[in-house]
Amino acid sequence: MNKRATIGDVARLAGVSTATVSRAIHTPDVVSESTREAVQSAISETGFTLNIAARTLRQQRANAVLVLVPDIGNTFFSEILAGIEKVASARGQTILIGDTAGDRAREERFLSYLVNGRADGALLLNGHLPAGVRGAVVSVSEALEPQEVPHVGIDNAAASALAVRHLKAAGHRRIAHLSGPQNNILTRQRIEGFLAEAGPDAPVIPGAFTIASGRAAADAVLALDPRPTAVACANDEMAIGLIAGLAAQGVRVPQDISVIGFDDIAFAEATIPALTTICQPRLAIGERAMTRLISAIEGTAEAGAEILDVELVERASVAPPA
Amino acid sequence: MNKRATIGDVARLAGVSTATVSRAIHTPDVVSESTREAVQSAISETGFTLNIAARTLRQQRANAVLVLVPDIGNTFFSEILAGIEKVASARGQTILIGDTAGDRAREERFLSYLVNGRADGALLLNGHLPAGVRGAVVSVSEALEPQEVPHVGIDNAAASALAVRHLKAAGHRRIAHLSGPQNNILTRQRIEGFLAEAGPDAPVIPGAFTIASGRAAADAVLALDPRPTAVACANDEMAIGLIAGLAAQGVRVPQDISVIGFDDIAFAEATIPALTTICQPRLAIGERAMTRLISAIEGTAEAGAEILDVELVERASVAPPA
DNA sequence: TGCGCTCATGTAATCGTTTACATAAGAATG
DNA sequence: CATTCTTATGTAAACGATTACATGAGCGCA
Repeated sequence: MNKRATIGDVARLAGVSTATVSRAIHTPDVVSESTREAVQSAISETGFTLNIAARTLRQQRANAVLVLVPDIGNTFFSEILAGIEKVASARGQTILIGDTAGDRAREERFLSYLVNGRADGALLLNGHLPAGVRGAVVSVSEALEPQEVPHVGIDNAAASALAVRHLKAAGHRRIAHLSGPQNNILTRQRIEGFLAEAGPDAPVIPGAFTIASGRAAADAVLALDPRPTAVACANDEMAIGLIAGLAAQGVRVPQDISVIGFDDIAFAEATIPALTTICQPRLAIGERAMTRLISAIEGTAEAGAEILDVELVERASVAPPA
Repeated sequence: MNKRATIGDVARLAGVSTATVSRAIHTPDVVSESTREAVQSAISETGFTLNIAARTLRQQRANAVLVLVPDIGNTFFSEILAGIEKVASARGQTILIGDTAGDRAREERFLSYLVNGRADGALLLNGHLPAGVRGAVVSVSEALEPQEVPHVGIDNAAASALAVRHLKAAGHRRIAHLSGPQNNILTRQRIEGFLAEAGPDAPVIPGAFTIASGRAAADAVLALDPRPTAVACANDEMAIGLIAGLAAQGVRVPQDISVIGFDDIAFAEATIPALTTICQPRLAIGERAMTRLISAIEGTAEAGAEILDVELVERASVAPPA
């Protein structure tokens, strides 16, 4: 197994210098047609591929970005990732996915990519930015609280209020909110939007964005007095868990209680009943975020938040109250 | 914003050579205690971090591996990934996740990491290896067909047969199989195991491993004559889709038809009814796969397949026939 | 004392690119 | 014909680490 071909091998075969080979590859228009062809055939003959480490070292630029997600198995994030990848590959960027799994140590480990030169910038979907991170950064979906960092996402409060308005339009008056984990910015924003539309005294049940927490919340919902006729959940996983939990107690959705979700994950249309929910433009969010990150890396960044529109998708989990 | 500190800056500050700094970092026991401390404090004073590109270039080793998955949003893969990451971080390896999304061009693009030096080896979860891939490779979950490549996974035929045996034990005699996409090795192996246990003439309905294909298969199931009393699905997504599709036609699971899944994804316990299914040891699969890949990279590989045990998890989607 | 050994450290080559600068050959201009 | 301007290419210095080899100090032993 002979070693990998280097740019020097190509140069020798084509009878030119390594500089010319490099130019033939990256700026083909500055070399003459004949040498360009000679280099091309030498490349294919040797099977040459650029050594990325060497390029990165020389250019002081990795052409790679870190994408930090809290849970990669969550389809919500993977669809944003698809948008990110789309523009990344179009712009010659590699993406390095880091799944923090809610672990600060892992988060730090991935963020070290920024300083050790593995990545030129980072897309943060985890709602958290440790102090002292230098370099190009864009927060996605979950805004960073104190920091002034470019952001791409939706208006969570407005979307949450939209869900409540939908329930009110169906005739509901006693509406509860199943919220996310405390200290999470999405949780706070969605609670805020809920209370604004449902009234400041409407009940808020704590959850954790998980199926299990939704299931567990069934008891809390049924214990409410007066019992709500509808529940607006801060994400779909909890809505699905809640429906299962209610069913286990013989409470039917939507006949006895209506449920609305948030996010429109893939399973939302496959549950029984199919879940009415708020759909975020995930692909577009990913695309815009990556586009802005590249600008930030190239120093042409515009600061500020970019807010995209959501859509309410009606399925079968909401009905008029009994 | 001053530039990043290099090993030379550290050396100057500590009053030693760059070689000594490198040794103090990687082989601390060969430098004297005093210089080790001097280097340490110089490192923290300068905030020095190793430039990965430089190390990779010099060592001709990236200390990174590519993980090729067909769909990263599928929790089945993300849990295997967790196992992979666990041993990767313990062994100082970085993992680069590539989501092929079933696209051969993307697959090629990611596999080029092996030749351009970005990765030292690859874990293939996508069941496909283009010709001419050189280097350390381990196939995971989906065995590669013609190639002789180290493999870690389960015995799909045996697991499929296990599902059928469970249905038979519940009293079912007319059992159908909802299979995956054609030309997929998992599909073939699971069909094989199904037929071995259900009989060579038992009906096999084509699917595509997606929720939508499961839902669509409801018609085909109900059109079967005689109508089956149970359906063994080749994965959970299709099982969940099928249950939804049957419900839409007023057919109840498990009262009218029993359904069993395969994989035990997170949503399997949250569906109504909760899904009885086959659970693969995903974490262990990921751990073993990464361990073997590191061996392969270091040249101490043992070839051959490594088969782990599955477990049947009983929930509520299987009942005796009416 | 002189020899050889160990231990800690330094010197400098090396990995494979990119790119500033130099150069040489024509072409265009006066 | 001398001069300047293009155009295509070559030369060689980076980039920041690792590591084979050299060196020199200190020690033990005959």
